[in-house]
Amino acid sequence: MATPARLSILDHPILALLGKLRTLPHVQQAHAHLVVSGLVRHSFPPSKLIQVLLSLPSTSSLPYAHLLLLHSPSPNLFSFNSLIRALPFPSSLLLFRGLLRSPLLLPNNYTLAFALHACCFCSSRAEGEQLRAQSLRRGLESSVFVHNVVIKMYSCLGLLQDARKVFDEMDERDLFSWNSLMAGYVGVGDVRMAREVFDDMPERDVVSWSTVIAGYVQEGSFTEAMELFREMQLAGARPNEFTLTTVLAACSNLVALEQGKWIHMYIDKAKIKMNDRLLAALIDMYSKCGDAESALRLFNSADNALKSSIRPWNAMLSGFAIHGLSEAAIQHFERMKMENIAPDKVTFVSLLNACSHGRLVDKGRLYFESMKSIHGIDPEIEHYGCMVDLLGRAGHLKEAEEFIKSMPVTPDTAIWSALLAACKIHRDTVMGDRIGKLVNNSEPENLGCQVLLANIYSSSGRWVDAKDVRKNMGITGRRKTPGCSSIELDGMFHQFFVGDRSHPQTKQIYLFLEEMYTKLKMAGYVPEIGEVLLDIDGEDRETVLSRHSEKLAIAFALMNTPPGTPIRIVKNLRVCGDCHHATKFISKVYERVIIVRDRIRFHHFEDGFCSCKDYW
DNA sequence: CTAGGGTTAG
Repeated sequence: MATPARLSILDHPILALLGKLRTLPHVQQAHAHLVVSGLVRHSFPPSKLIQVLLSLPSTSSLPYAHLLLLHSPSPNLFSFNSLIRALPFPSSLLLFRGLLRSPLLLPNNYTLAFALHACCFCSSRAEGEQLRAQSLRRGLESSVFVHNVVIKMYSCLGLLQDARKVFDEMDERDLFSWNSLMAGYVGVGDVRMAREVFDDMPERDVVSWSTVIAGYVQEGSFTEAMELFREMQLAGARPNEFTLTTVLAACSNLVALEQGKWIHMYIDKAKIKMNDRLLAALIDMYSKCGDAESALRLFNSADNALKSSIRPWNAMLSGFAIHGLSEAAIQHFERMKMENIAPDKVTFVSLLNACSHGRLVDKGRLYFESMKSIHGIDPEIEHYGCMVDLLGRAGHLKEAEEFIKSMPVTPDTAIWSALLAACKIHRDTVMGDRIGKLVNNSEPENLGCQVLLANIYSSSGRWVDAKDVRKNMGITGRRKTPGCSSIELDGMFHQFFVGDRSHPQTKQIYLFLEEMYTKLKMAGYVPEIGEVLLDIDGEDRETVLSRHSEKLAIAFALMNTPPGTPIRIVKNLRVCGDCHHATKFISKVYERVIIVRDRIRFHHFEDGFCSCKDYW
């Protein structure tokens, strides 16, 4: 059959339309036309269709494009390259091998770069090595571009020495080379090396700064992250939405509300492009800095387009959960479903946490069941952990233990800690004893559980047993994380450890504490000395309690802020029973709102009451 | 008509 318009194929009226197609059904119609008209046998029309398909958001357009390529009688290199780039591993590499077998097409440097990039997802280096050899043979590796992909490939495989070697041997490096190497070090958790590379760079762009800042955040060095962000501004580099998302995460962790607010203002003022991650980071920052109202205001006023992403929803849900606003969390979740946002596993962690903090045992059970049956999400260990916490904390200790036995996954530290914590709350020393010993035998290095066990013993007066556990802990040679509370005052952070005497105002703080205790006792406060682990006299135990980091921080705040100012404290551990009890009295006696963020959630103390209703 | 680096909720 003769092709009627062989010479004027590019003038065919249908070709002008191909580039304008915007939906999958339209592409399918056009495809049918190409088949009927015979145009599908040429290389350009299917190539154009593939290009259009790859730009469509629909998830089925990628497999469709793949099939179109495989069925094209004369596909071009451009189509191969685009698809090798777009397909997931290992389809990408299979397509690349298919291309190598084709006698008509020779791979170019694009092809090799995309194929090398696919090797990031290989479990072994063999595939990548082979491709490198190939690119050398074809004389393609001389390009900086291909070298940079090789650096990334080695980094993805965790082979930083190899990545470094390629970098060192390059005779020409650009910003991408430096940034890829730094990202490689960050990826394997070696932020120190990343920083060294950063310091050696001849020039830096926003990605260079963001990469190291993100590295600090990932390893939990939030202060270093903030410091580098400050240096970035001094250097005159303009942060973008990536940078700010990361810096906001640092603010959240440091409870740096003032700096977080500054970033929010900066985003508006500098017209930083808002996206779902940045919005979620802002919501998270306000929540984690104790300002749940601002978080909600921001979420409610956010653009609907941004709320088609699950991130802002999850950030808000987690905010409700950590603030103990269980009913609001559940309403939020129901609203989410109404808006057709499909919940994911993160959603359920927050939702179950919210149920746990609100003692909503039945609701929690139902939601847990619905994960698999309605939403098709397999519960993971975190979700099982939430359930153990929910059941145990509400006093269903037996059920919690049975639940652990029936789990399809091996219980981890978090699960045992949740059960032990429940034993402590409900004073079940028999179960606590049994579980504690069980964990002790299988994981002797698990200090968290041993602390809990010692706590269980001492709160029931079994001093000898408590002492034994502590002695064993000493043998393992590691120390428990000390309690630490911090507070932001005029943009400066003040840290307090238990019995800390390092603060410049120590003398005044301790004097203030004595006076505070007198006032609290007059208002009816009785210390909960069962919280003290040590076998010492009652009066001394009271002294130990009075020097808990949280009380030092509150005393410092009361001394240094005007009456009526809310006090925001962040603790690295759970708040202890006595501190909780005392803080309620402090909020009443000193007429202050005190917001304490502990390791798990917030406590809002006001007028003698706490938002957790003494259930935490 | 295609390139390579950085964001990630509990």
